[in-house]
Amino acid sequence: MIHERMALRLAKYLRVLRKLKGLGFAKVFSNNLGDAVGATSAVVRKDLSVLQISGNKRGGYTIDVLIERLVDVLGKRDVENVIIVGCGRVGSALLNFQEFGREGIRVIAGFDSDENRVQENGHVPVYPVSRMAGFVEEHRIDVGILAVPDQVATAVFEEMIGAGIRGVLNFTSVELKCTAACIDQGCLGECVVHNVNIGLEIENLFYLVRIQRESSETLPAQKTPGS
Amino acid sequence: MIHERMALRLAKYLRVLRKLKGLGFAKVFSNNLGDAVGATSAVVRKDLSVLQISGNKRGGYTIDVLIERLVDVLGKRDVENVIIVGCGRVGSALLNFQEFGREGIRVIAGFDSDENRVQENGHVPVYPVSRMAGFVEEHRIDVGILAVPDQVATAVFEEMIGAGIRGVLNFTSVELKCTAACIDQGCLGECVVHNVNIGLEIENLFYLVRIQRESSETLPAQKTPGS
DNA sequence: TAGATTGTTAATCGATTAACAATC
DNA sequence: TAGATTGTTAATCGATTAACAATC
Repeated sequence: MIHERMALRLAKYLRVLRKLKGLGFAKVFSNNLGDAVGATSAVVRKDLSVLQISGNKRGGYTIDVLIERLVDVLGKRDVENVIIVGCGRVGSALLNFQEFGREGIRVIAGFDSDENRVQENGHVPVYPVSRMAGFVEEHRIDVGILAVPDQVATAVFEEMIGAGIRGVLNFTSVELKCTAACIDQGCLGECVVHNVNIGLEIENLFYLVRIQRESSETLPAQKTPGS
Repeated sequence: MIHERMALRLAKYLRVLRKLKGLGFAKVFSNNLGDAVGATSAVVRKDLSVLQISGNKRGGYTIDVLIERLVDVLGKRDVENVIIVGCGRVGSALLNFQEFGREGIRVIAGFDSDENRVQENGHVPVYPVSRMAGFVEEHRIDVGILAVPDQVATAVFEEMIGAGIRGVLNFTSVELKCTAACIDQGCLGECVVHNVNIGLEIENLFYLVRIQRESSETLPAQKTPGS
């Protein structure tokens, strides 16, 4: 019923709605909400109708009602704990990522195999990676960020899944999936991996800019007459 | 003909193929390539046939042929220059991002409004943001990374577009698009913005893990009989 | 030959868009 | 009332998947 792209939009709606509420607004139109998240008003209305939220034909939607329902549907907790595995440049930047706090995400620990990076008394403690599995089990961590070198990505990933993590944000450029090793350890393939690959995004932007340039050279200066 | 998701896959193929070549391989099957990028073999063959690359019915595809054609199709340069606008935590982490170098991406400058962050003699120089437009024009920069605070995101974005940038990797949580201000400055709406929102990705992972947990509780322990 | 792999076409699936009726 | 907005259905669009013929 709720597919993945839709779930992403719902999370965006929730963020915007909380801001609007903070500014004192009480009502919102599908129009506004769409603009704020980069969707059309039709998509917004469709999404909301799937959630069985209805608005007023003239007055739009009540922000409080939307927020309440979205929190419920998304199962949003007040605080969501994550760990970071691999505290090199990328990992340690994320350790101190301000935005997380604002969105209710708390990094409760980092892990690294290099003892020079271990720092158990920091604002966010960094432990030896050998203690990761125990920590995950003890604190029942569901989601982790993987930011280790590519060479060890698969091994560390399997360790995370083995310890009970079921959602991984993957900053390596290795394609991860639940293998036999994971399944042996009790994960029946039901884990989620999302990839963040900034280099790839940049390459893709160069490509898209290039083809856009080329196509606008071919059919030049199209202006709608009369607008 | 080449849609966006496909273009992303093509860039992934290229990366994998270069690695394989580096390891001494000469041939590859659609099967292998698919595994390495998280796609099915059918998708790989479809993609390659769109590019009019053909393989041998039994022996797979020739890596050199694939690389050459992909470099051509993607218009991949040896070095692609980008700038980073906003050198706070996120921006400065990216200033030193190792992976960029490996993929032929070079950060040639950073810009910031805080003079404490300006550092014109660094490994990668950081200039006052007031010099950004001139720099972009002079060096004909096509792609930039936007990592400023949300409050100024739209204004800085418009400045980037005005200066001639046509592809933006957006690390703010503001929805950016070419507005009248951009179009006035010569961009006919033909700019590309990609968003990277790590907080949103994490939230989404929590949601996906939760619904997967719930659904596996409802229909318990499904094992294919006989496997 | 038998087996494996490519390559293409048609079928399916899923999401967005368009259109418009309902109604505040 | 007129105008604006919601809400739903059908049409469209686009990508993936399935199936299978071709052939090395």
